[in-house]
Amino acid sequence: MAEGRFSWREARAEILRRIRTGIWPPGSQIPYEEALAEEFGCGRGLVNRALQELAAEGVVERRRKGGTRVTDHPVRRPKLEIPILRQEVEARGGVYGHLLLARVLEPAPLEIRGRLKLSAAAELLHLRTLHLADGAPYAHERRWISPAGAPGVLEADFTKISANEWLLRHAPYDFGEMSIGAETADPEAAAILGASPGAPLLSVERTTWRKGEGEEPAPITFARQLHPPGHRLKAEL
Amino acid sequence: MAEGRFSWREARAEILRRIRTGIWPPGSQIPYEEALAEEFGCGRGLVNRALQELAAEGVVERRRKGGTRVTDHPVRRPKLEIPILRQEVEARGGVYGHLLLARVLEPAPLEIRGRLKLSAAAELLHLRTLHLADGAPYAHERRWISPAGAPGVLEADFTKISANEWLLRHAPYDFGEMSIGAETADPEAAAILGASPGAPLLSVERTTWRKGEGEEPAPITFARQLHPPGHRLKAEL
DNA sequence: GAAATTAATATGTCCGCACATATTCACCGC
DNA sequence: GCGGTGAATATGTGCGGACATATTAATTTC
Repeated sequence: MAEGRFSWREARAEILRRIRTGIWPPGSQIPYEEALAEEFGCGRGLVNRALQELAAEGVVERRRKGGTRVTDHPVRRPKLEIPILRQEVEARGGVYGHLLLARVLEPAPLEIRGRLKLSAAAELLHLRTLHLADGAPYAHERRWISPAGAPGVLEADFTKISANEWLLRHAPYDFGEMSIGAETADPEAAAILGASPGAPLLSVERTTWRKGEGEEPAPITFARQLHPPGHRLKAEL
Repeated sequence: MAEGRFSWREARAEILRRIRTGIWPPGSQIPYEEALAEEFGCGRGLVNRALQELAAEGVVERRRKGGTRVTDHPVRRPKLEIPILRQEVEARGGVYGHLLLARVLEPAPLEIRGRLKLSAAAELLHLRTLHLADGAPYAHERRWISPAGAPGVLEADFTKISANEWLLRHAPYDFGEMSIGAETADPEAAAILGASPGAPLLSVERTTWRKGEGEEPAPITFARQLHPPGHRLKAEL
């Protein structure tokens, strides 16, 4: 051992190493911040910072009085690289474009009400959009937007700006979830995407909410994007 | 304004709010740490911490001398919730199990050499595993492991411990990448997973490397997991 | 013995200061 | 002009101390 002056990054790396090599196995408790600080030859603040980062990543769990222990499955959670379509396209050097295929105000279908956790039936703005990369189909999107969660959405012109980007600017979300799966192309989606019916499509669903002032969260939007065959999402581990 | 004593979380939230509501539009420069600290009524350390987190999330970019500016696409990158199969199954209250279907030592196929960025042809351990949840097929995995990157792998008994968990303990990775897509079930995969041929399967590929001491990174493993129809990955936004 | 109170303790947060480091910008000599 | 040099400056990192907060353990009280 005999370390000399760890930086907080080095401290984090060393702690992670000890966890991954089994020196501190899953479920075990690890030394207190002060003890580690002394061993690493640095202040408690640095160890605290290192441990807090690892806790945020899900590698360790911390509780006041009771110390820090290794998670049952100490693995860092992968981060998806590009969550926004336009960015995704432009990162590949393509030209992004979008076509508004349909726009209707309609009562929320039962499935969508469930996704948005809407208690009462309400009118939602339903959009169908085709996203393009260099003019070629990139994703077919069906989106439902709650006018209550996104004030002004009924006046927006989604032929000019994509719903995604409009919402980003005018109805920022506080939290949300994303779900990824594989689906079969129905005839309509296949035609729009230029795929053969029955082809496997990557399906990406996003739901977002806004956490009001003290009230309970208000749903903003639910969107399902279908990508043509061959499309892959990337994440770093 | 007239704020009173921000915590660093509040500072981060306030900065994020200003970015998302367009007060600080994409590409623009935001005030210096000291100015913000004064406005928020807290020390520079807290503002620094808030901004560093936002920088890590990709919302802002920071450079010494030259300040902090909002990213072109200030969006937080989603984090996948459950990256490990056993954890995934057990989180749903299921019982995890696995079956080793095949184990051969063979020269690296060309495609796999590409994934692992292997320059020369080398013998890799090729495994085929069926992962089970409550006895039902949960994922079909094909994995290639480099004995050079994972010493001792040839002696491991993968009927007892899954390759995933063995690698986690004995050949920890430093970095890696993950790729998600949709594929059609070939007859073999369909039979193993109990799906009909041609059904859409979610495909999850992982590649990991270890960054040696000064040398260049050594590939550890490449794995492709195919999930039965209906399976979805979840992430939080 | 059970319940309530109190003490002990590990982490969470914060400040003020100091110095390191990278980058930019103005200045200078030619 | 032009290239090089050095000062200015914003962020990066770190210390040591202080107090807050949550949780556990010990102690007292009924």
